[in-house]
Amino acid sequence: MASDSPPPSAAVTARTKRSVTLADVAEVAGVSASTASRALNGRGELSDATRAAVLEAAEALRFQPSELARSLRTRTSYTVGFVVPDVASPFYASALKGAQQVLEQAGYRVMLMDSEQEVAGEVAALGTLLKHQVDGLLVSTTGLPERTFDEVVGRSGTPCVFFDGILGDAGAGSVSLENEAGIAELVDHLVEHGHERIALLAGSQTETSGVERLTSFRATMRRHRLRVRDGYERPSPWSLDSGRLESRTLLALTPPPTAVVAASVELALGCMSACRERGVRIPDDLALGSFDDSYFGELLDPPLTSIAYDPEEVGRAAARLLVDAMRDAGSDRRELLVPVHLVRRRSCGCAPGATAA
Amino acid sequence: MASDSPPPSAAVTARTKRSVTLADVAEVAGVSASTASRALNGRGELSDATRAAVLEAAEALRFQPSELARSLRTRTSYTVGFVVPDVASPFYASALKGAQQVLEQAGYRVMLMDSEQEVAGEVAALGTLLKHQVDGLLVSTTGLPERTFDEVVGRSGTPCVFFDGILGDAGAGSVSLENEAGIAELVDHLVEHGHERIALLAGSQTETSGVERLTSFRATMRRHRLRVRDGYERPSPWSLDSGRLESRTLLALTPPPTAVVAASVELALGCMSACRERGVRIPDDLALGSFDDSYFGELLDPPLTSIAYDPEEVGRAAARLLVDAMRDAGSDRRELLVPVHLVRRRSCGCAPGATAA
DNA sequence: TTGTAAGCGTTATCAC
DNA sequence: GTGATAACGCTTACAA
Repeated sequence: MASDSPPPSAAVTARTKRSVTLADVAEVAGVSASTASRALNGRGELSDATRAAVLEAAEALRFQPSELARSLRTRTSYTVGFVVPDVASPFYASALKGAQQVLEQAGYRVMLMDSEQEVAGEVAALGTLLKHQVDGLLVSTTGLPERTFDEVVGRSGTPCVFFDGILGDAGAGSVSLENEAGIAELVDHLVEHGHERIALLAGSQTETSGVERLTSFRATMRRHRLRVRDGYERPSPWSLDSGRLESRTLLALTPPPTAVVAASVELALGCMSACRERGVRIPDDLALGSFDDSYFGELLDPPLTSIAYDPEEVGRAAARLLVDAMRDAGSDRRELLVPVHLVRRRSCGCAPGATAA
Repeated sequence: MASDSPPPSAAVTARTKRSVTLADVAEVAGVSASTASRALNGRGELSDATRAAVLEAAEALRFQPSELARSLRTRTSYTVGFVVPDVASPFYASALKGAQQVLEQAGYRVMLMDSEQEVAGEVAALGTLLKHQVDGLLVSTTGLPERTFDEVVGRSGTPCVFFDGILGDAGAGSVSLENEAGIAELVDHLVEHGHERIALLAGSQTETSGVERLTSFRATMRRHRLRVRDGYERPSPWSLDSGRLESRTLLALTPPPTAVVAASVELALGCMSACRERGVRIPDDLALGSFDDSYFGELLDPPLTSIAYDPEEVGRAAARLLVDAMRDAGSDRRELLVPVHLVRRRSCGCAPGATAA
């Protein structure tokens, strides 16, 4: 046998499965449970002596208060639920990180649920979260009907902040990207390059972000007095595969577009892939601009012109709104917009190195 | 003034949104709380009549049992803690998704913590999770010392499965990628292309994945009777920026390497970026191969040869191990390896279209 | 300043 | 079969 195995801890002898409770601390400190509680939480007035005794006992026993019991008693779990269509997607993962940061700081824990892009999944997720008595909800919805939302979480009174996938004016607030502005910038820029036959890979129309981007596309084209030709608007899921599929269709149109705006980076990559298959050169044969910038945008072939923003800020902003709402139920509803900006690279037709306006 | 303005929240609104409790259900059904509990949980024998009555009452009242109370009483929270260095990283986000899937299926919820790549963060996260009485832990560590781990979670007896960032033989099991095999394949392939001066962007050496990749690099070079020149091994953080930095150094060496193996895709992108700055052509002047495949690997300039695998499977496998451990504390420790394979593209020097062995 | 007692909403162990 | 009753571990009036 190992000669120097760790000494069977003399202090904590019994490998007590049962964790040490407040009562244990109280007993060791020679006070009542309530006093111990007060000492630990800094509530009420106690003599310095007893406070010290309790703290010492707690330390010695390595006391960890049960958040479960505490939550049950105080009716606050310091936990918030986070619901997204797909955690593995870079955007949601980043938003999650941002949210988690500010929530952590504010003393909240996050319980995560993935709706798998289905309304049923969302409903289930919200139900579960509510049963766990979360103090608040951060959700990006994939087309949850408003009355369903009201039915499921509305009556619970749990504050809910939406982000990216918004639900009308429901909940305690919302955070979106500047979808309109972003698409407008993209279209404007392609028009500057002289394009008139511009198409849109529109993304999912069950999500507000997709809807807003499509709407803005139409409005901006109209503003330029450009007509959107038949089949030039391609709604689809947000995936690279759909982007490729829709782009093939676009390229087969007569006349084909001379420029494409992709409502997301996945869609843009799909378009690039389709062009490669068909031998269509970007930007010479087809100009391309995309919503969502990525850290590899510069290294693509060609480098991708896109709308950049800070995805973590979306999560942070939403979390801040939620924390406010949880602390003060009366705080009024706020709608925030996270700013975006155009990053010019080669795919739109800009010359290499052209990054200034 | 608005006639139905929200009631002025008196500091903390007293109008308790008290949810319906088991007692309420019992009362409506005309039975005792214990009977109601049994009916709802399908435990014990009851008459069909009462069971129906309880179910109906619960339905009518839209009763949602408090998981908090249930957990407190049963000493099981059906919650597992998930700790990673960086949720926003594609790999961890995917692993999270995979884990979440199987945990959800098994009836568990996941509470998420981001250690921000710091040991202190990890310790804090584990502590918090334990206070919340999680039933299990899924963690990817950034160099947590084993004795710290034992101190923090060891004595709690909470089962813990490590993945990607492993901790010796601690915990109830572990899941890693085939790091050795992956790097070996990469080196073998570059050697096939005739390279001898091969360098490694080694990644972080505080994580087991980084360490294993470096070790395998050395072993494989030795197997080929190739020597690793001074300065050809570049440990660094896992970021694109570090990749660029280290690659600049590599390119400035005399003689410079003719091929680079990157231990992660971020590192590879950094290398591509550095090459672009310097006018070094890939693969003509420098061949490049990378651990981690990405969905955009094909669209890079040039397309990136890399080691592919299913990141979600890492999470799924780890979750399965954990579920087993939570159900059966006696189950013995298992170490799993998730398979990887080489995807040949242009960056290593393979001809366009060459994907077969 | 400190202790007693009453819960928070469940489930488990008894009796009946 | 079903119902009291006692926990689970904590907080908080209310007493003392």
